[in-house]
Amino acid sequence: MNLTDTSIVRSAAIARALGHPARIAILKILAERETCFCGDITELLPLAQSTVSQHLKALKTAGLIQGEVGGVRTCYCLNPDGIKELKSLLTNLSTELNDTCY
Amino acid sequence: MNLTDTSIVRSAAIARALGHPARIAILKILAERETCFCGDITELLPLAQSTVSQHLKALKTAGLIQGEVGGVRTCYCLNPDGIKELKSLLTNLSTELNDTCY
DNA sequence: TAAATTCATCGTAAATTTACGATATGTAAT
DNA sequence: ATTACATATCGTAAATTTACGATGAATTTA
Repeated sequence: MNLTDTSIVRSAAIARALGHPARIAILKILAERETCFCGDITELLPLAQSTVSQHLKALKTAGLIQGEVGGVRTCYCLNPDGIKELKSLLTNLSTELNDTCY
Repeated sequence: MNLTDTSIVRSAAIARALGHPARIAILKILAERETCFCGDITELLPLAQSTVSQHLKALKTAGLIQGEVGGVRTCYCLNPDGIKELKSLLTNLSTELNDTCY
């Protein structure tokens, strides 16, 4: 099996982006809130601002969120395309993983 | 938000287990095959036996697969409970992530 | 008993992740 | 212009991940 296969690599990248409690929390926060400044998120998490910024970068790199600079602040929100990809990926994987174990 | 929340931590752990191409490949292999010895998997992947064993351990620790020793070999298969958890946790997450971005 | 087989674990090196404080950057307000 | 503010990035240390070869443990086979 080819481990550089696009769909496998992409799936792993998305899964890895979800692979930290802080990043899952950030996604949930962004899903609940309309306003989504970096500072808002930092207030809600027990992490330093720089650490939150790092996690935001990871989520952005994975294509799961967007960040739009507006004045002094940056407004973050979910990236619809990325979330769609996440969903289809998970459902595809889910259907592939039929239990063959007895 | 509490980053030690059980469901968040568990979701992250499952996602992290999926967060490497080799481990996704292994899950796919296990889903396709009935026989699932470690050696079979090693033959299908461009990785050393010890590396495959490590990935198997990670998947087992995450509760996504089972390993049953039978003689000299160990037969691996998906863990139905873990796969169910994967599906419910990650699909729950999916449905939570409604796009609020315009 | 001895040799071969299968898999797990050890030891280890390189790379990556995670966290923080400090600092740089860019915008808004004074 | 200066100050204040929000965020990104830098520098860094500790921990973790990933990969491999070598070795150990356990079970067959000869």
